[in-house]
Amino acid sequence: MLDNKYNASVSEPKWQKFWQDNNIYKFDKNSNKPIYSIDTPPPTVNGHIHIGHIFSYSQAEFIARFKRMTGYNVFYPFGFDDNGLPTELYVEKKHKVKAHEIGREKFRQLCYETVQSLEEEFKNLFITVGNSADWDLMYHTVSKESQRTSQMSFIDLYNKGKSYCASAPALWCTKCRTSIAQSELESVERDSIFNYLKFFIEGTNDYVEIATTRPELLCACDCIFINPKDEKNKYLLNKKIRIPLYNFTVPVLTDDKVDMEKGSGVVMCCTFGDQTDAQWFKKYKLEYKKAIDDSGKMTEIAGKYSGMKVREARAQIIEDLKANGYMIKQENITHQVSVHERCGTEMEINLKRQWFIKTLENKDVWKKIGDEINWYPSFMKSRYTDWVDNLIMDWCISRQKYFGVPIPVWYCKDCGTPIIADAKELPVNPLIDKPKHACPKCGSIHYEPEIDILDTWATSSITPQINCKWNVDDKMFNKLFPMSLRPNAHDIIRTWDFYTIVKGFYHNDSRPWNNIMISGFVMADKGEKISKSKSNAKQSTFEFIKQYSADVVRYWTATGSLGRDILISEDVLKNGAKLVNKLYNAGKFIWQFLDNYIPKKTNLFPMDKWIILKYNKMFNSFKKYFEKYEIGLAMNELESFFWNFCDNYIEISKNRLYKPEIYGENGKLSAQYTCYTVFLKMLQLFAIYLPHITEEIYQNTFKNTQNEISIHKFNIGKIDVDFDEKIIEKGDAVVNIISSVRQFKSENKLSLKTEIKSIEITNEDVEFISSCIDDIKAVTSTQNIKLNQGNFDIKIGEIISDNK
RNA sequence: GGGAGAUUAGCGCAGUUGGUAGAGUACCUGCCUUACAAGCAGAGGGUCAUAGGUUCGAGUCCUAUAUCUCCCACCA
Repeated sequence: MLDNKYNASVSEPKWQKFWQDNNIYKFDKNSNKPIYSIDTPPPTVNGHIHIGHIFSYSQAEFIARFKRMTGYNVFYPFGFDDNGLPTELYVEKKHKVKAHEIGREKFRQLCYETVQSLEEEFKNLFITVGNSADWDLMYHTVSKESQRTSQMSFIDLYNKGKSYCASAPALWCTKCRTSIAQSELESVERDSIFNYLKFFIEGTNDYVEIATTRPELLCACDCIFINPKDEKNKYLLNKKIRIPLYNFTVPVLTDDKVDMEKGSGVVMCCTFGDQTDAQWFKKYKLEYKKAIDDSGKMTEIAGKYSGMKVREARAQIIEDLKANGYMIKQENITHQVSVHERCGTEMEINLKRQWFIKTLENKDVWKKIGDEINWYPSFMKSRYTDWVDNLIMDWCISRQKYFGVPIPVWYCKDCGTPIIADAKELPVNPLIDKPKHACPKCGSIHYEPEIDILDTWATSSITPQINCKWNVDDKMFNKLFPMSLRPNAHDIIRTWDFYTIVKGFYHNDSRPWNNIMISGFVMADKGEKISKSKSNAKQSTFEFIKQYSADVVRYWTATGSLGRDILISEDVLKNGAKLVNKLYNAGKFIWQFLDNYIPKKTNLFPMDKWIILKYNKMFNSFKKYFEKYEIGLAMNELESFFWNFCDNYIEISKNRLYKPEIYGENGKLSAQYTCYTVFLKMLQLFAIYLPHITEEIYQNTFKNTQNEISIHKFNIGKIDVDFDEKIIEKGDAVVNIISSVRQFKSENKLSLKTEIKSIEITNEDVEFISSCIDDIKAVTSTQNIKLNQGNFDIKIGEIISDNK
């Protein structure tokens, strides 16, 4: 029996422990069932889990439960992305230290410790919301195993010629002091000044006007570009241009990329002002003039500005340009600039030895694989293809940081050739370990270690390989790869999804997953994304759970449409609370009549057949929506069925349950069978969304007459029937009659239990109405019903009693 | 500038292949009905953003336009 009141704060932890203790969600290695595998996003360990995570993760979690309950052996690992820059930045902030100041080893140790306590907190929170991951399959991107696989990936790419080491222009963050990848950039609008400067033509008093927002880079100017079709400025070719204030001269070159309409149609090329400069640098093999050092200060070539920060130098040089008559005019503009997404620092370009993975040369392949994968919702695919189309740089994977997977490489001291670690000795730390062989090129045994580490995405992009045991357990790998589902929010399509596709192709010549499911964001308010930096999450997830229970929070996460952003809504949370309450009450009610009931088939009354068929119909659309990953729409179907079950079916059948002496023992048996069967089936569907309340009900009621240890062990499905679907329509007509009587009573301000002496019903199907005439009489409190054949009409007669 | 999504009741949303606009919530009116007042019944409320087009028929398909959101590019 069920207690009078449901107490979520007691029940939820109880069942969470029960599921753990009984391995309810465990992946079965030896099962013959089809496998459904989920490539769970490892949350970045750089702060606290907020409601946005819970939203996104729940969406995938519903799929895991649905698949588990439709006969799949679900492989659902959980992991943490605990290496790399985001974690370093978090640790620096939390402990108020700077990595380069306290030293590599001390800092790494601090990172390890910080990450461990945070992960414990993360894990507990996910357990608290009833996440059904198999916690035995836990992974960490900084673990020995992950490091090994990540370094193996690096070596495999090197051996296949898909990665290279080069001194090539790479994006550089002067605050984080590391290279970054194109995907780590973000555009923000910044105010700036367009400076129109005089560049004198050597040997004349004539000048050409060139506009720039970055006058501090004059010292790094290599040349001037004009468009080859530019008739107006053609005269500049073969002339030398003198650089203002610096007095050196540069040549004039032509390139198609120059926009004749922009500014004066003449551009200066510096190393490096922007990505176009970097492209020209490579294309025309220009000289590298390093004007900005790694920490964002001007170098000695800047002359008097040397040692100044970029912005400081810019302000100063503008003054000097004005004072020396070079400034023609200035324009205030706002423009989009690329900044590092982690810290907001304006991106620079730097030339250093870096490792790259080739992404530009296979754009067609990336798109083809994108086409092979089912995208849910489908429109999110364009985010991916747009990104691939717009790629302009290979993926730079080396980072000048500390806490992460070391690049398994040494360099020959004599000839500079990379000495790659052997696959057998992984994981290695080149700072500690020694190479097992001499330089492959010159045979020298003198080496120096690589001190850089790998981009965190270089490791998280192989979560399928890590989890499926690539090069560890071939049998397992072949069973699990490609994985069934990649779920993530839309912000990491260009990073995590794209890079995983790249790795899957290079390593395994395959797409990494068959389906991808993209969730939206939780907005604090319309148009405002929840973020840690703004700390605009109105309440923490923990507080929501405390106030409403985990089931209710889960309910809210299920109300969103796939791929669409959602607002935190107290209204929706309240709805969820009502639903949980109603479920419990409905369970309590029907179990008054099922206590000693042993389920057995019986001759069913017409309206009992009706609700069973309604259930089956609902189940069809429920399943259809789930197969399209539309969990919210599936829940709508279920929820409205449930309210209909309570408000109409229970009302119709309750008299038979209460009074078998009047309505017959068969009427009671039929209602018992129907309540038992439909409620149990419905409970199983609700278990996907509301795992705790459904378990609570199941354990205290159905468990005695069912074999499964938990509600979550059932296979969901339809109810077997041998009767005609037309009963749905006929039963709906009966509900319609009941509604008419309710309407009459409501309009006349009567209580619903007001007795009516007689009703005259005209209906096309007299036979069906007549077969459930007792139910209609009981639910409408009517003594006599007269039936006529014809178009629907209802006449309500004299009222017998009014309770007022 | 390129691309994607959205626009339906006061609000947040659903509307499958074109066939008379839907539930929830809020508001209003009632009802303590042998589960549930966190409940039940009922009522009102919408030129489906705008303008064209296709069609016997358009919320749905096509073409523009407007507004909002997001992604990407634009630093000369």
